[in-house]
Amino acid sequence: MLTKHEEIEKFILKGVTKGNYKPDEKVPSENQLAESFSVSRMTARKALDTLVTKGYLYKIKGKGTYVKDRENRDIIYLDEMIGFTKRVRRTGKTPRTDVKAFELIKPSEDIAARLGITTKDDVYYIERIRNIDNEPVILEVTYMPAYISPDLTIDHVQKSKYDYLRAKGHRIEEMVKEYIPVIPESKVREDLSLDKNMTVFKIELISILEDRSIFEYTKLYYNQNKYRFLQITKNTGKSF
Amino acid sequence: MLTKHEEIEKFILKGVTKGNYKPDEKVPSENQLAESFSVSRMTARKALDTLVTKGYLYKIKGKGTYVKDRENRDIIYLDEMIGFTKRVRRTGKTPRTDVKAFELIKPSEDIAARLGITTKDDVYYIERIRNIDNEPVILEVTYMPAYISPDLTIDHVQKSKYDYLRAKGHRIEEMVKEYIPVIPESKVREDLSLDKNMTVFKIELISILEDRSIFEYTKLYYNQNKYRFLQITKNTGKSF
DNA sequence: AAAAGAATCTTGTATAGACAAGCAGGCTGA
DNA sequence: TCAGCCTGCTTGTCTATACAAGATTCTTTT
Repeated sequence: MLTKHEEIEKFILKGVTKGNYKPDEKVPSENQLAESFSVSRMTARKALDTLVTKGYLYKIKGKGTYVKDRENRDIIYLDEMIGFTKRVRRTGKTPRTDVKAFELIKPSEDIAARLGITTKDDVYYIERIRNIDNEPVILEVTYMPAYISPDLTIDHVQKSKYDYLRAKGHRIEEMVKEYIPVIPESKVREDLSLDKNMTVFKIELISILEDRSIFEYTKLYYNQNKYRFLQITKNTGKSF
Repeated sequence: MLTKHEEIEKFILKGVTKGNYKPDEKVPSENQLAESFSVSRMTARKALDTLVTKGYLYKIKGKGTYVKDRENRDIIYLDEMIGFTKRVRRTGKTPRTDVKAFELIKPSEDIAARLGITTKDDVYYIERIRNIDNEPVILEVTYMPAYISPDLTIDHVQKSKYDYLRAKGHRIEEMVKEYIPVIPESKVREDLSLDKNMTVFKIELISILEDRSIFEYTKLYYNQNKYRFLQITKNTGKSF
């Protein structure tokens, strides 16, 4: 036995998947749904909110509720080591990087532990927003021990961290990544102009140099509506 | 300026991260929060519901709202090709597989397209629930073209699909996986006894044999509270 | 004709109340 | 003693209403 808001959710979802409601077109308003299903507006609203959280709809205050377009997502291959700029150019689109923060700070205990330093050491705090065709798609928050990159400037960060690293004669030996689905806090939501309670693909990574020192601790938030994450594994013989 | 339910959410979240509320302990009830913050119960409830969706709390009807324990999660390495049973045994815990469905069906158009067959071909439909120490942690939904595995039985499925495949002289050449954060439909939620609107890590994969035929299309739903997903990339020289 | 304002649609937040249903503890009667 | 009931707590669902604030369109005023 479905509840009333589940009934409405099912109805709208069917309309979306069957194509009755097309991408970026309106679905019925909360009041219209309330009337046609003979429920209160709050109940109809709950159904729409759930579908927003699940990623099928988005809302614009004062205008209405619309179907989300998830067809044209770019693909990221997990094993491919390629920079943002190059990957975007490959698709014929235009990348842009906005540096939102570039500061020298003292790390919290948590951050210091991840970087293998103390809370008294200096750390670069960097926030970057990656855009494709002027739309924000990735938020990147990076912590870098200052002793490894003493003369780092905002210009380096505007371009490529890894180019800078190479120029300094360093080389990343290993990266440890963790993949985490999250519903982001409001700051991330605003930076990526996401809908409330929309799930995001978060990647936390640590880059390790050849001398085992840690070059960076970075958190990446990917707008799920813009990306798909694929991995292709070829059988090398030792497993399956 | 935060809304009232955001204020309460922040308060509870701080209590969880600071350790004032410990794992599997109760947080204040909806009525208690409503009174101490001078708001209606629905507003307090909204704050708790959001934290359930974000994975910090879980609710038990008739009892209360509790802090979720996410400390003891097992780690899955994305590049490691190892079966469920072996991986669980390695941690000293006890694995169990429940076959919930084993049927011969005609595939939908979508499934047929993914398997590279027609809707008239037979397909095995298999549902398995993977348990660790009697707790369900993974739901697996598999479609397998019957022509590749003509004499497949429920016994094979109870054990290992890949053992069966090997015994038939086949070999998986390539796997294509997609990683998708989702809020699952109610069926998945019930099978994994998840909280409502809790995000889940979904993996969709296709296994390809040496002759390029498709052995399976599988959807895996991982309980996020039981697993962390890591990837370690070593620098082979051609990138970074 | 252009600018200002009003009306009306939309979603966002919040209230106060009602009833259902699950759980636990205590009380009562056999 | 113990089984069963009752009461009071909890969360789950739903209603009807109110006001705020953004967006659009139509009307009025200048």
